[in-house]
Amino acid sequence: MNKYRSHNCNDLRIKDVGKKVLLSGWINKKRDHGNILFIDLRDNYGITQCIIDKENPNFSLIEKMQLETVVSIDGKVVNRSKETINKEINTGEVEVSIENLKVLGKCKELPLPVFSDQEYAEEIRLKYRFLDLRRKKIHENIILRSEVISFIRNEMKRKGFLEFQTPILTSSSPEGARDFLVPSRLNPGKFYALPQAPQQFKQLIMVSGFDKYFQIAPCFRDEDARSDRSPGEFYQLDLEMSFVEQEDVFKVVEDLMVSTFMKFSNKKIMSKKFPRITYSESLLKYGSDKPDLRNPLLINDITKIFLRDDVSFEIFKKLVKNGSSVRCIVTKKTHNMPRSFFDNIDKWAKEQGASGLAYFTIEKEKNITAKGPVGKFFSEESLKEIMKITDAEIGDSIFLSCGNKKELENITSLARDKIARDLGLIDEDSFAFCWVVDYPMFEENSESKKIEFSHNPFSMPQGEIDKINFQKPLDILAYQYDIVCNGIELSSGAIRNHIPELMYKLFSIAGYSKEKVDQKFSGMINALSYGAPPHGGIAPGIDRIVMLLANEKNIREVTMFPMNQNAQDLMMNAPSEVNENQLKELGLSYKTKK
RNA sequence: GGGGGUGUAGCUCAGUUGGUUAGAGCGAUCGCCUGUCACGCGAUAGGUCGAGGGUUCGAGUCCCUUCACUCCCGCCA
Repeated sequence: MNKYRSHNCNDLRIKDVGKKVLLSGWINKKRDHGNILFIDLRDNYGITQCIIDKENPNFSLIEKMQLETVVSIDGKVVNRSKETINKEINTGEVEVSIENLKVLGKCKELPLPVFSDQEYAEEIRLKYRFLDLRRKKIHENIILRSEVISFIRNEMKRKGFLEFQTPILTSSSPEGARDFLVPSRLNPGKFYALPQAPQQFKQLIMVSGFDKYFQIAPCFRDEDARSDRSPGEFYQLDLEMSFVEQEDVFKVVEDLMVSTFMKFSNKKIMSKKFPRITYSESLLKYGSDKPDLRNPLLINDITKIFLRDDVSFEIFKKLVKNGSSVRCIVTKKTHNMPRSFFDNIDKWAKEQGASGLAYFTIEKEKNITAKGPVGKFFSEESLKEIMKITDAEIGDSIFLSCGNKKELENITSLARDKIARDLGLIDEDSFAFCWVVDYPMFEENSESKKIEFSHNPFSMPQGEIDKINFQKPLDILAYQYDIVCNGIELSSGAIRNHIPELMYKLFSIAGYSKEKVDQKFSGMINALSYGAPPHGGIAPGIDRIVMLLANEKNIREVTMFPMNQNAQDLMMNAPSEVNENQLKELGLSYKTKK
């Protein structure tokens, strides 16, 4: 027998009564009755109650023992009387009567309690992550993460994908996020970059003829953190396929997402065939390219109403004349909502930096009228027109905002979420996936007015190659797509551009000369010149998938050893200073800030 | 880089209009307790009120500066 345990802390049942057993684990909780003492012994698998009475010479030793001490306990399994059965734990019908106990790992006074559902300051949790990870909820989250990754890996293999590793030390690329750089000792003055994603490698794998590739790939981007974005590093299910069109990629990923989410969550999936929404439609109807489709509210453009002579909402009319637009959100059957509901939303909008949200409610006695502060500005005919555009009905309310396109997208997107939450319209018990498709190839930088790649420079533009109008680059769409679930961007992908001439052409529009492309993307462009298959792929974010499945709002809750917002690891003290010799070997010196 | 929130005992928090000796629960220590499972009861210890400066007879509380954590904007092909 193993010297530490014959069973784990989740094993023992009624059938084991009478057996001599050996258990090892942490003291989760003690309940000391003076002459009798209960210990909840915990390991990865569960909890077993152990009991000792004063007759036992170990009694006073155990009485003094710190919680979270690691012990091994040997004793006899006994059944519990009916009144004392604990249905909360799997082993609750039995307990272990302690005969002997050995301390395997002492524990100092705890900086944070392990046995507690309380929330703790992030700082202390991260510093003592090994204690934090013993706590039930996060321990289960991390196990879930492991199971999700195993499941995905198996599914991918089953679908005929090959798993490969790609380099961690690679070259810096000019596009995209800020790189993490690693100085090269053997090549002084030169740097590696950690990969932001294995983008070029996975395309090279396709060129190498492997047909279908995947990897649970670490990705490194030196950008500021958000609640759903770890600073530094995160993981993607990186995948790429040869001889495919967009729909082929969709099929693989839809299957995978549906099976994964069905296996690991009881929430319902709104539509197992994910709706396809074009980028431009998404910005109009949802104000965002990551729409939360659980939210039934839609945005409509009603700018033309303000060109009518029978509408006298002069502030908006003037703005519209100067090029602004008006967009609105309809809420159904809200005519009986209290005034405070509307005013709160208006007030909230002002806090968001908008000039507020005007509103009115459509009513009908003899005629159709609009009630509310700005209702008087609308004629019956104009209201009918609004109802036609927006599908609003009598008893519905309309919130409107006026501004330029960007401002409107911003405020209506936020308002759509805010109003739906106030009205309780979001079904928290569901996953609503969709594909956002037809991204533009290029966009104009709002400051420099330069044309830039809007997403991935390696994406294939849509349309017959010889018919693409390169004179109007902003009109070129790409085979570029995102998966969104509940308003969270899970991944983006594309059918790639495997034609070098076309690649040069597109890069030249974004201001890259042929020489620059050859220099910066030499591996890629060279490879594409030696018989490259048409290919495409996608890279769903593992951390965010697990976050959705674990019903967590913060990515650190599904990350074993996360860094804090300033990209520091408080447990390992990273980043840290290095000694002079290390710098010297690398040929580096640094200037202290100010 | 910018904006918001938070910072009081080991942990989670309360602390009124600026007013006597800064409190509670958990944890720790000591004692009592034979069926608990958030066991119960009693006692004790534990505080640079994030730091620095200012206003004031008097500051945890007001003002300024600064630091840490966090959320958001920018950023994230």
